[in-house]
Amino acid sequence: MRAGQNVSAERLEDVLALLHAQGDRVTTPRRLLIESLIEAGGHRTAEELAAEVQSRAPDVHLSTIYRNLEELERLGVIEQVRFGGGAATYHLAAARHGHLVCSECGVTIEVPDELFRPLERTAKTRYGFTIDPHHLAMRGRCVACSASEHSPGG
Amino acid sequence: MRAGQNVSAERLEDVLALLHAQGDRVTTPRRLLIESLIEAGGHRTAEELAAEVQSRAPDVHLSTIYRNLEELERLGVIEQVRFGGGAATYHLAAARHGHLVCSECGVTIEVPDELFRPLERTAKTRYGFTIDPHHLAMRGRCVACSASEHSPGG
DNA sequence: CGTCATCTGCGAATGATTCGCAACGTAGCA
DNA sequence: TGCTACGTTGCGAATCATTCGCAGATGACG
Ligand SMILES: [Mn+2]
Ligand SMILES: [Mn+2]
Ligand SMILES: [Zn+2]
Ligand SMILES: [Zn+2]
Repeated sequence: MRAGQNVSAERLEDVLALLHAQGDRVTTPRRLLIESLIEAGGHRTAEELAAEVQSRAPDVHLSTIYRNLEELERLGVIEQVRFGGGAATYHLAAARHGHLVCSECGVTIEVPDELFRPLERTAKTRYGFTIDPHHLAMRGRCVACSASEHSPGG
Repeated sequence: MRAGQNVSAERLEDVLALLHAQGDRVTTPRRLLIESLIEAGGHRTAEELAAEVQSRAPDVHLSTIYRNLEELERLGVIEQVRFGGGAATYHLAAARHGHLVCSECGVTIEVPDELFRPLERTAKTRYGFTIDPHHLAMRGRCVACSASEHSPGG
């Protein structure tokens, strides 16, 4: 049981147990953050999670959110996902998936890891490189934006 | 001839012609930046490019570099590549390729686009999504870091 | 309860990028 | 060879996301 490999902690009690086992303390900000992540379902920025937590404990500071996100990621409970320019987003590692983000309209499509298998295999075979398809999104153009192609002269 | 689709401008004169055709002016900072990008070969941050340009024209400001990088990207002359956390990097669009970045040691492997073809095809078929495999790197673990796996107890 | 290391709130610092604006320089034309 | 128009630059301040330092608060365990 090594940190960063855990995929199955998706209930509050599981995560708290994991924290406890690490010698980490179960504090109010921490518990509220985990609850927010579990309830969230989708991607949330640190700022969004802070707002959620603060609706129940107004004094929790954004820097505390960042510190706890860092620790939860280290434990493998959550995953940080970068979509490109802006703020990083986070979600439960149990809900792992790949991401396609449209550079035009910003829409995000969540796709099963399975889509990345051929790429993962080739990268492994040719370069010995083990791809993690979760941490960054693939950019491109969604079907809608491909259709409305710059009002094609006509 | 639409902006953002140009792949072939790799000589200074080509790029200058492209600028001119757009009504953009050929200024000293701009020309020096393009020269730096051509000479660079690999990935460069705005800061690195600024240093290079400033070695010949000391007063060129970093914000001017950013503004010109933005314009050159818009014209499809260069491509912005984000590796994850830090500063964005840039290189000639003519030298397009994919990127594998080791989360452990930071090493970057440049790979042919061809590696992404299966992924591109599936994304297109299943989601109508056209992937651009250049703008973001794939994270993971390089062969060296996979070998030295956390000093495996024994 | 008491001890003590871990956490937290807070504000300041950092790093990357963007913005506002007045001065400047390029390109087209007289 | 100017003149003009407007794109561009230098500069500093602003913004956005994230990290740090520190003194005081709090959870764990006995
Ligand atoms: Mn996701
Ligand atoms: Mn590259
Ligand atoms: Zn779109
Ligand atoms: Zn490595």
